[in-house]
Amino acid sequence: MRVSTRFSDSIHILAFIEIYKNIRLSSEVIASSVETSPVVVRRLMSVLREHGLIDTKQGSVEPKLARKPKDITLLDIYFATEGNKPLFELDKKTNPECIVGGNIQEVLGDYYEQAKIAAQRKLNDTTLQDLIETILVKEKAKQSTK
Amino acid sequence: MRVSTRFSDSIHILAFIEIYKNIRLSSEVIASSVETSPVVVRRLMSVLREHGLIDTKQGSVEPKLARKPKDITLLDIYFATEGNKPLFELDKKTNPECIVGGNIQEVLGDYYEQAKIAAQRKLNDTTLQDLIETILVKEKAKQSTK
DNA sequence: ATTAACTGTAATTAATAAAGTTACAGTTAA
DNA sequence: TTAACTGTAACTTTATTAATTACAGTTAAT
Repeated sequence: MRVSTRFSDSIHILAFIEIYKNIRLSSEVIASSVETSPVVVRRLMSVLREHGLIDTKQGSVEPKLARKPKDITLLDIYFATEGNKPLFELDKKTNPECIVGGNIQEVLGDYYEQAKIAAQRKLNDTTLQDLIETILVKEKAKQSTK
Repeated sequence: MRVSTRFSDSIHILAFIEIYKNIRLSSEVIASSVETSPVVVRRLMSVLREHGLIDTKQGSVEPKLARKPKDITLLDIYFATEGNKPLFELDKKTNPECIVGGNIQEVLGDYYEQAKIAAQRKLNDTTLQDLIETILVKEKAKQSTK
Protein backbone atom coordinates (compact mmCIF):
# COMPACT_ATOMS: atom_id res chain seq x y z
CA MET A 1 0.00 0.00 0.00
CA ARG A 2 1.15 3.48 -0.68
CA VAL A 3 1.36 5.80 2.25
CA SER A 4 -1.76 7.88 2.53
CA THR A 5 -1.50 11.59 1.79
CA ARG A 6 -5.19 12.17 2.38
CA PHE A 7 -4.72 14.20 5.55
CA SER A 8 -2.00 16.43 4.08
CA ASP A 9 -3.86 16.90 0.81
CA SER A 10 -7.03 17.83 2.63
CA ILE A 11 -5.17 20.51 4.60
CA HIS A 12 -3.72 21.70 1.31
CA ILE A 13 -7.18 21.95 -0.26
CA LEU A 14 -8.57 23.93 2.67
CA ALA A 15 -5.63 26.34 2.69
CA PHE A 16 -5.92 26.76 -1.06
CA ILE A 17 -9.63 27.55 -0.88
CA GLU A 18 -8.91 30.31 1.65
CA ILE A 19 -5.77 31.81 0.13
CA TYR A 20 -7.18 31.80 -3.38
CA LYS A 21 -10.77 32.56 -2.52
CA ASN A 22 -10.93 35.34 -5.09
CA ILE A 23 -10.26 33.14 -8.10
CA ARG A 24 -12.40 30.52 -9.78
CA LEU A 25 -11.77 27.44 -7.70
CA SER A 26 -12.64 24.49 -9.90
CA SER A 27 -11.49 21.10 -8.70
CA GLU A 28 -9.13 21.14 -11.67
CA VAL A 29 -7.41 24.30 -10.48
CA ILE A 30 -7.08 22.92 -6.97
CA ALA A 31 -5.82 19.61 -8.37
CA SER A 32 -2.98 21.35 -10.18
CA SER A 33 -1.70 22.78 -6.91
CA VAL A 34 -1.95 19.43 -5.16
CA GLU A 35 -0.57 17.70 -8.27
CA THR A 36 -3.32 15.12 -8.42
CA SER A 37 -6.42 14.56 -10.51
CA PRO A 38 -9.67 16.53 -10.12
CA VAL A 39 -11.53 13.34 -9.19
CA VAL A 40 -9.23 12.86 -6.21
CA VAL A 41 -9.82 16.44 -5.14
CA ARG A 42 -13.55 15.99 -5.46
CA ARG A 43 -13.39 12.79 -3.45
CA LEU A 44 -11.52 14.52 -0.63
CA MET A 45 -13.80 17.54 -0.76
CA SER A 46 -16.78 15.25 -0.41
CA VAL A 47 -15.32 13.99 2.86
CA LEU A 48 -14.56 17.53 4.05
CA ARG A 49 -18.14 18.59 3.26
CA GLU A 50 -19.57 15.62 5.15
CA HIS A 51 -17.60 16.70 8.18
CA GLY A 52 -18.81 20.28 7.98
CA LEU A 53 -15.51 21.85 6.97
CA ILE A 54 -16.55 23.15 3.54
CA ASP A 55 -19.66 23.88 1.54
CA THR A 56 -19.91 23.04 -2.14
CA LYS A 57 -22.58 23.26 -4.80
CA GLN A 58 -23.07 20.60 -7.43
CA GLY A 59 -22.60 21.85 -10.98
CA SER A 60 -21.19 25.14 -9.87
CA VAL A 61 -17.65 26.31 -8.99
CA GLU A 62 -18.06 27.76 -5.56
CA PRO A 63 -16.38 25.82 -2.79
CA LYS A 64 -16.27 27.72 0.48
CA LEU A 65 -14.90 27.09 3.90
CA ALA A 66 -17.84 26.36 6.18
CA ARG A 67 -16.00 27.88 9.15
CA LYS A 68 -13.41 30.58 9.65
CA PRO A 69 -9.83 29.31 9.32
CA LYS A 70 -9.22 30.13 12.97
CA ASP A 71 -12.08 27.83 13.89
CA ILE A 72 -10.69 24.82 12.05
CA THR A 73 -7.86 22.92 13.71
CA LEU A 74 -5.60 20.34 12.19
CA LEU A 75 -7.34 17.87 14.49
CA ASP A 76 -10.72 18.62 12.90
CA ILE A 77 -9.20 17.84 9.53
CA TYR A 78 -7.54 14.74 10.87
CA PHE A 79 -10.82 13.36 12.19
CA ALA A 80 -12.47 14.11 8.86
CA THR A 81 -9.93 12.16 6.84
CA GLU A 82 -8.68 9.51 9.25
CA GLY A 83 -11.50 9.14 11.72
CA ASN A 84 -10.51 6.94 14.61
CA LYS A 85 -7.80 5.11 12.74
CA PRO A 86 -4.95 4.05 15.05
CA LEU A 87 -1.69 5.93 14.94
CA PHE A 88 0.29 2.83 15.91
CA GLU A 89 -0.89 -0.51 14.61
CA LEU A 90 -1.48 -3.42 16.94
CA ASP A 91 -0.95 -6.88 15.60
CA LYS A 92 -4.50 -8.17 15.74
CA LYS A 93 -3.41 -11.75 15.24
CA THR A 94 -1.42 -13.01 18.20
CA ASN A 95 -1.74 -16.29 20.01
CA PRO A 96 -4.59 -15.95 22.55
CA GLU A 97 -3.42 -19.03 24.47
CA CYS A 98 -0.11 -17.43 25.36
CA ILE A 99 0.26 -15.00 28.27
CA VAL A 100 1.93 -12.45 26.04
CA GLY A 101 -0.09 -13.05 22.89
CA GLY A 102 -3.33 -13.16 24.84
CA ASN A 103 -2.87 -9.89 26.68
CA ILE A 104 -0.56 -7.70 24.67
CA GLN A 105 -3.14 -6.30 22.32
CA GLU A 106 -5.22 -4.83 25.12
CA VAL A 107 -2.28 -3.62 27.20
CA LEU A 108 -0.36 -2.14 24.31
CA GLY A 109 -3.54 -0.66 22.88
CA ASP A 110 -3.97 1.41 26.04
CA TYR A 111 -0.45 2.80 25.82
CA TYR A 112 -0.87 3.50 22.13
CA GLU A 113 -4.08 5.37 22.82
CA GLN A 114 -2.29 7.65 25.26
CA ALA A 115 0.42 8.44 22.72
CA LYS A 116 -2.21 9.08 20.08
CA ILE A 117 -4.09 11.50 22.30
CA ALA A 118 -0.86 13.37 23.02
CA ALA A 119 -0.28 13.80 19.28
CA GLN A 120 -3.91 14.79 18.70
CA ARG A 121 -3.70 17.45 21.40
CA LYS A 122 -0.83 19.00 19.52
CA LEU A 123 -2.80 18.94 16.26
CA ASN A 124 -5.64 20.63 18.12
CA ASP A 125 -3.31 23.51 19.03
CA THR A 126 -2.86 24.51 15.41
CA THR A 127 -5.51 26.18 13.29
CA LEU A 128 -5.79 26.50 9.57
CA GLN A 129 -5.29 30.23 10.18
CA ASP A 130 -1.89 29.57 11.80
CA LEU A 131 -0.91 27.41 8.86
CA ILE A 132 -2.01 29.95 6.27
CA GLU A 133 -0.19 32.78 7.98
CA THR A 134 2.99 30.75 8.16
CA ILE A 135 2.71 29.81 4.49
CA LEU A 136 2.34 33.47 3.57
CA VAL A 137 5.35 34.40 5.71
CA LYS A 138 7.46 31.70 4.05
CA GLU A 139 6.33 32.88 0.63
CA LYS A 140 7.22 36.45 1.43
CA ALA A 141 10.63 35.33 2.65
CA LYS A 142 11.14 33.58 -0.67
CA GLN A 143 10.17 36.69 -2.63
CA SER A 144 12.50 38.93 -0.64
CA THR A 145 15.52 36.77 -1.48
CA LYS A 146 14.92 37.09 -5.22
CA MET B 1 0.10 -2.13 1.73
CA ARG B 2 -0.62 -4.12 4.72
CA VAL B 3 -0.27 -2.08 7.82
CA SER B 4 3.03 -2.57 9.53
CA THR B 5 3.00 -4.54 12.77
CA ARG B 6 6.76 -4.38 13.15
CA PHE B 7 6.71 -2.12 16.20
CA SER B 8 4.02 -4.10 18.01
CA ASP B 9 5.61 -7.43 17.17
CA SER B 10 8.99 -6.23 18.36
CA ILE B 11 7.50 -5.22 21.71
CA HIS B 12 5.85 -8.62 21.85
CA ILE B 13 9.16 -10.38 21.21
CA LEU B 14 10.96 -8.42 23.91
CA ALA B 15 8.21 -9.08 26.44
CA PHE B 16 8.18 -12.74 25.53
CA ILE B 17 11.93 -13.08 25.97
CA GLU B 18 11.64 -11.64 29.46
CA ILE B 19 8.49 -13.40 30.65
CA TYR B 20 9.57 -16.76 29.31
CA LYS B 21 13.27 -16.43 29.96
CA ASN B 22 13.38 -19.83 31.64
CA ILE B 23 12.30 -21.82 28.61
CA ARG B 24 14.09 -22.62 25.38
CA LEU B 25 13.44 -19.55 23.31
CA SER B 26 13.90 -20.61 19.70
CA SER B 27 12.63 -18.23 17.07
CA GLU B 28 10.01 -20.88 16.30
CA VAL B 29 8.64 -20.76 19.84
CA ILE B 30 8.54 -16.98 19.80
CA ALA B 31 6.93 -17.05 16.35
CA SER B 32 4.06 -19.19 17.61
CA SER B 33 3.18 -16.55 20.20
CA VAL B 34 3.35 -13.76 17.65
CA GLU B 35 1.60 -15.98 15.09
CA THR B 36 4.11 -15.38 12.37
CA SER B 37 6.97 -17.31 10.82
CA PRO B 38 10.37 -17.84 12.47
CA VAL B 39 12.07 -15.94 9.65
CA VAL B 40 10.05 -12.86 10.45
CA VAL B 41 10.95 -13.16 14.12
CA ARG B 42 14.62 -13.53 13.23
CA ARG B 43 14.45 -10.51 10.99
CA LEU B 44 12.95 -8.37 13.74
CA MET B 45 15.40 -9.72 16.28
CA SER B 46 18.23 -8.76 13.96
CA VAL B 47 16.99 -5.17 14.05
CA LEU B 48 16.59 -5.25 17.83
CA ARG B 49 20.13 -6.58 18.20
CA GLU B 50 21.54 -3.85 15.96
CA HIS B 51 19.91 -1.29 18.20
CA GLY B 52 21.36 -2.79 21.36
CA LEU B 53 18.08 -4.09 22.79
CA ILE B 54 18.89 -7.82 22.71
CA ASP B 55 21.86 -10.14 22.39
CA THR B 56 21.70 -13.29 20.30
CA LYS B 57 24.12 -16.02 19.31
CA GLN B 58 24.19 -17.58 15.89
CA GLY B 59 23.50 -21.31 15.86
CA SER B 60 22.42 -21.35 19.47
CA VAL B 61 19.10 -20.72 21.21
CA GLU B 62 19.92 -18.04 23.69
CA PRO B 63 18.35 -14.65 23.02
CA LYS B 64 18.69 -12.28 25.92
CA LEU B 65 17.58 -8.76 26.66
CA ALA B 66 20.65 -6.54 26.48
CA ARG B 67 19.19 -4.20 29.11
CA LYS B 68 16.85 -4.55 32.05
CA PRO B 69 13.17 -4.19 31.09
CA LYS B 70 12.96 -1.03 33.19
CA ASP B 71 15.72 0.47 31.06
CA ILE B 72 13.95 -0.10 27.75
CA THR B 73 11.18 2.30 26.83
CA LEU B 74 8.60 1.91 24.11
CA LEU B 75 10.38 4.82 22.43
CA ASP B 76 13.64 2.86 22.26
CA ILE B 77 11.78 0.06 20.52
CA TYR B 78 10.03 2.50 18.23
CA PHE B 79 13.32 4.01 17.10
CA ALA B 80 14.72 0.55 16.49
CA THR B 81 11.86 -0.51 14.24
CA GLU B 82 10.65 2.75 12.68
CA GLY B 83 13.69 4.99 12.92
CA ASN B 84 12.82 8.51 11.93
CA LYS B 85 9.82 7.58 9.85
CA PRO B 86 7.13 10.26 9.89
CA LEU B 87 3.99 9.69 11.93
CA PHE B 88 1.92 11.78 9.51
CA GLU B 89 2.77 11.63 5.83
CA LEU B 90 3.40 14.78 3.86
CA ASP B 91 2.53 14.79 0.20
CA LYS B 92 6.00 15.11 -1.29
CA LYS B 93 4.66 15.99 -4.70
CA THR B 94 2.89 19.34 -4.70
CA ASN B 95 3.19 22.15 -7.16
CA PRO B 96 6.30 24.20 -6.23
CA GLU B 97 5.13 27.16 -8.34
CA CYS B 98 2.03 27.66 -6.24
CA ILE B 99 2.08 29.56 -2.95
CA VAL B 100 0.35 26.70 -1.17
CA GLY B 101 2.02 23.83 -3.00
CA GLY B 102 5.42 25.50 -2.73
CA ASN B 103 5.34 26.09 1.00
CA ILE B 104 2.98 23.60 2.58
CA GLN B 105 5.41 20.73 2.84
CA GLU B 106 7.83 22.70 5.00
CA VAL B 107 5.19 24.41 7.10
CA LEU B 108 3.08 21.34 7.67
CA GLY B 109 6.19 19.26 8.27
CA ASP B 110 7.05 21.47 11.25
CA TYR B 111 3.62 21.03 12.79
CA TYR B 112 3.72 17.30 12.15
CA GLU B 113 7.10 17.09 13.83
CA GLN B 114 5.70 18.70 16.96
CA ALA B 115 2.81 16.24 17.10
CA LYS B 116 5.22 13.38 16.57
CA ILE B 117 7.44 14.50 19.41
CA ALA B 118 4.41 14.74 21.69
CA ALA B 119 3.53 11.15 20.89
CA GLN B 120 7.14 10.03 21.29
CA ARG B 121 7.36 11.64 24.70
CA LYS B 122 4.44 9.52 25.80
CA LEU B 123 6.10 6.38 24.45
CA ASN B 124 9.20 7.36 26.40
CA ASP B 125 7.17 7.33 29.62
CA THR B 126 6.47 3.63 29.38
CA THR B 127 9.03 0.90 29.96
CA LEU B 128 8.98 -2.71 28.94
CA GLN B 129 8.80 -3.42 32.68
CA ASP B 130 5.54 -1.46 32.96
CA LEU B 131 4.13 -3.39 30.03
CA ILE B 132 5.17 -6.77 31.40
CA GLU B 133 3.71 -6.06 34.82
CA THR B 134 0.42 -5.00 33.28
CA ILE B 135 0.31 -8.09 31.11
CA LEU B 136 0.85 -10.27 34.19
CA VAL B 137 -1.89 -8.41 36.08
CA LYS B 138 -4.32 -8.88 33.20
CA GLU B 139 -3.41 -12.56 33.01
CA LYS B 140 -3.98 -13.00 36.74
CA ALA B 141 -7.34 -11.28 36.42
CA LYS B 142 -8.28 -13.75 33.72
CA GLN B 143 -7.25 -16.71 35.85
CA SER B 144 -9.25 -15.50 38.83
CA THR B 145 -12.48 -15.37 36.83
CA LYS B 146 -12.19 -19.04 35.80
C1' DA C 1 33.47 -36.53 12.13
C1' DT C 2 28.72 -36.24 10.98
C1' DT C 3 24.23 -34.60 11.29
C1' DA C 4 20.33 -32.11 13.02
C1' DA C 5 18.87 -27.91 14.64
C1' DC C 6 19.58 -23.54 14.93
C1' DT C 7 20.52 -18.40 13.55
C1' DG C 8 20.99 -15.06 9.90
C1' DT C 9 19.91 -13.00 5.63
C1' DA C 10 18.68 -12.49 0.70
C1' DA C 11 15.41 -13.11 -2.92
C1' DT C 12 10.89 -13.94 -4.46
C1' DT C 13 5.89 -14.00 -3.96
C1' DA C 14 1.49 -12.65 -2.06
C1' DA C 15 -1.55 -9.38 0.15
C1' DT C 16 -3.42 -4.96 1.04
C1' DA C 17 -5.00 -0.31 0.93
C1' DA C 18 -3.78 3.71 -1.20
C1' DA C 19 -3.97 6.79 -5.45
C1' DG C 20 -4.92 7.06 -10.35
C1' DT C 21 -8.05 6.49 -14.08
C1' DT C 22 -12.29 5.74 -16.52
C1' DA C 23 -17.10 6.27 -16.81
C1' DC C 24 -21.18 8.50 -16.33
C1' DA C 25 -25.29 10.70 -13.78
C1' DG C 26 -26.93 15.00 -12.26
C1' DT C 27 -26.60 20.15 -12.00
C1' DT C 28 -25.52 24.72 -13.42
C1' DA C 29 -24.18 28.48 -16.45
C1' DA C 30 -23.64 30.33 -20.90
C1' DT D 1 -29.18 23.15 -26.06
C1' DT D 2 -24.63 22.41 -24.89
C1' DA D 3 -20.42 22.83 -22.37
C1' DA D 4 -18.52 22.76 -18.07
C1' DC D 5 -18.93 21.57 -13.79
C1' DT D 6 -19.68 18.54 -9.37
C1' DG D 7 -20.34 13.98 -7.42
C1' DT D 8 -19.57 9.20 -7.08
C1' DA D 9 -18.85 4.34 -8.45
C1' DA D 10 -16.02 0.91 -10.50
C1' DC D 11 -11.85 -0.63 -12.12
C1' DT D 12 -6.68 -0.51 -12.49
C1' DT D 13 -2.17 0.51 -10.94
C1' DT D 14 1.12 1.21 -7.40
C1' DA D 15 3.95 1.07 -3.35
C1' DT D 16 4.74 -1.11 0.92
C1' DT D 17 4.25 -4.70 3.95
C1' DA D 18 4.44 -9.72 5.56
C1' DA D 19 4.90 -14.47 4.03
C1' DT D 20 7.55 -17.83 1.87
C1' DT D 21 11.48 -20.07 -0.15
C1' DA D 22 16.27 -20.80 -0.24
C1' DC D 23 20.55 -21.40 1.58
C1' DA D 24 25.03 -20.11 4.10
C1' DG D 25 27.14 -20.29 8.47
C1' DT D 26 27.28 -21.82 13.40
C1' DT D 27 26.40 -24.70 17.29
C1' DA D 28 25.08 -28.81 19.86
C1' DA D 29 24.29 -33.60 20.02
C1' DT D 30 25.60 -38.08 18.68
